[in-house]
Amino acid sequence: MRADARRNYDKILATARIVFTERGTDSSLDEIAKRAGVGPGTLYRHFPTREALVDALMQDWTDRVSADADAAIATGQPAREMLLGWFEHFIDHITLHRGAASKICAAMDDPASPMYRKCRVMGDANRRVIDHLDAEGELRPGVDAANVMRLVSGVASVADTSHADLDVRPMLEVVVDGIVRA
Amino acid sequence: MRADARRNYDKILATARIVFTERGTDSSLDEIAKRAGVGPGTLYRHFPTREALVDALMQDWTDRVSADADAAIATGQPAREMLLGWFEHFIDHITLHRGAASKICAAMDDPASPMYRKCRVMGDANRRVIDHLDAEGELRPGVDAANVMRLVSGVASVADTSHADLDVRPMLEVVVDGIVRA
DNA sequence: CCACAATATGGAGACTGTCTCCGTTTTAGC
DNA sequence: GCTAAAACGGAGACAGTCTCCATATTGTGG
Repeated sequence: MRADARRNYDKILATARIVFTERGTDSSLDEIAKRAGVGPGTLYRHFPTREALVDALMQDWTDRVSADADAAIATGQPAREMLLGWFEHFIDHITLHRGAASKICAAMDDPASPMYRKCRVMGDANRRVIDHLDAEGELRPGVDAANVMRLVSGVASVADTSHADLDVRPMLEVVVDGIVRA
Repeated sequence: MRADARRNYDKILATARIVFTERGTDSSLDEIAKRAGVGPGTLYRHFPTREALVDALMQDWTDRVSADADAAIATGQPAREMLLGWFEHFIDHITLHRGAASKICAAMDDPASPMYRKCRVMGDANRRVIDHLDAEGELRPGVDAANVMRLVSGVASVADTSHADLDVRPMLEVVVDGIVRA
């Protein structure tokens, strides 16, 4: 990659991070280009779709999400607390940019999406937590990590969409009660 | 309301019902106007926002959803089956038009939304089911009907957004396990 | 039954956002 | 430095939202 290309790529990404945080992932891409000081053509060459841009920003959090999963396991807390903590961290990360949660929900089961791979990384992180607890015999039989992931992403999406800023805790408690051994 | 106004109002609504079913609630409003044989101005006078149009179509299902809730209670099934059946019906209704589920999630906690009142009607229907089971002592203490509603709408939203057409049953089973008495 | 005030219409067009094309500029290797 | 390859940027085509207002339709009181 040529030096000027790399420079612009980075500028666009840095600007997108700011704008997406301020105004959510549906902000105008032309405006991001303008604020980054590049032409729209340049933005679209580097990131052919809005999803590709969101995806590039996701790298940050997939790392953090992965780390959080392992940290949760390492605490050795009881199943309920461990899950609640993990789910809350997960939701905090994916709702960082307004509108991102529902994009993740959509990408999760769509291998054609550029975000699919990152979703898998997060899915794997979640699977580690679930498998760990399952191995300890803490979960109901038949709990499926992928479905848990969908369910929690759904909660994230509701919280993100909701105008009132919602406390996700009570919803997560229901989910946790639904998966830990009775 | 003048006769010609009523005529156009009805034509727009009928067309919107078709187009929203075919292509989801994000279809072009100008195209709905064109297919209804009216000018865009006429559409926007009757329905100032897309939400207002979705809202007008919702009347159909709030009625059906309400009826379904009472039907579920009347079956006298055990708590788990009753809830699963009710939740599935509810999701079937609100995912009839692609994109509607997430609009409902957004409107549910936003009294300023034109759809808010209809959301309340559906919320009340859900509350009747939950309260009924709670009175029978079938539920965990502290289950909140509003949160159940949000959770199930979240599942609907995930199913609606998902490219793969997802089986909601396993997710609903987790939710049900989370709210019925252990 | 008809005139006319009130009401409703529709489509031109302003505006915003997406995305592409291509003449011009920048870079890197020789 | 020269040059081919790579990258740039912005004009503009296109699509969707929404408004304004000259024109047309309605229904009512005389």
